[in-house]
Amino acid sequence: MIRLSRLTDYAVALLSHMGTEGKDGLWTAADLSATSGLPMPTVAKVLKLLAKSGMIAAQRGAAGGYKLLRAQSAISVADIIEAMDGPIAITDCAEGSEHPGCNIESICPMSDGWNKVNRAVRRALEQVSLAEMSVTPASRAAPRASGA
Amino acid sequence: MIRLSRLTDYAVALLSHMGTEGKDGLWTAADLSATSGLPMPTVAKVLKLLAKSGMIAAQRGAAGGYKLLRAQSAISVADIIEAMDGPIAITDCAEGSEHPGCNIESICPMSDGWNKVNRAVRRALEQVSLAEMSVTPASRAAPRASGA
DNA sequence: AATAATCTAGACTTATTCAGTCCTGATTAT
DNA sequence: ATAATCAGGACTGAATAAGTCTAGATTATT
Repeated sequence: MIRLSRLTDYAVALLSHMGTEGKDGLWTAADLSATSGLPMPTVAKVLKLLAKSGMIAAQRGAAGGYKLLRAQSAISVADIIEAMDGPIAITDCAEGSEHPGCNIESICPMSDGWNKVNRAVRRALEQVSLAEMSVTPASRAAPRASGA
Repeated sequence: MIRLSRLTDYAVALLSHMGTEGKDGLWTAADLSATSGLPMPTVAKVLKLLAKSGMIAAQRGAAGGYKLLRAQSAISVADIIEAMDGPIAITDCAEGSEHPGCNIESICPMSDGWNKVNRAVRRALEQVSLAEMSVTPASRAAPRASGA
């Protein structure tokens, strides 16, 4: 079942926390580990990837930390997934791939079709922002319009 | 990277073959193994799952086989994925799940957000039909409008 | 200048998941 | 009765991801 990596899940949680501005907007890996409850090494890994992709800025040295570079509404789920797991591709046989596992002649002709699917999924993912995913304590406590 | 299982890939290929009507519309697992080049046990596994989900009908006994129940245009990629891998859910923390791996308090509140994503992806997948993915030899040889 | 705190980079180990295979049983045409 | 075919499920091995750890680079503070 088409599933995204747990790292991506963590990334969303962490980025969400960073948006709360509790620390002047500057968070160390240790801060976020404590706040999120995730183990420190894991948090560090996620943060590194996020920084590498330019979504957050890293300040080295003592009194350093990470800070959000864009507004939560300007970060899409697709951005986060790509930062964590690389390009969004549902199949090996996708554009920009060497499709190394594709040794079955009769399947390869499908790739055009799968690219269509890949793009549809990507578009769906681009249209959900981090802001939409971050549920603030206030909104969570409030009554909801409909189930789920 | 959000990826679908290889079984699903096979399923699309197999269903595509079954649409060619070469065998009166009735195909044995052996037939399809030969036609597709996929190993027999694997083909059998895929076919079983497809039959279970009601997408194809199974005829038991000698001179039995499988046949397509719906038109290719009436089968969506979402249908096939669900038949192969179960419900389309990007994360563990999705509706209809026991979210067993979710032991981190601070992440669980995200589930509403992920469900939003799940639905977006599902909708995207529902809008691509098997017919659109099945590239006939003729259309493949024909010049294409634009790249990819 | 020395120290401590913090990020950077990458290797490594372990756990989880998936692909693929096989076996046994049920059904049905000849 | 026999042979062909699907049904169901267990099992093994390989691929992938998660998570951890160690060593190195950078920077504020003393």
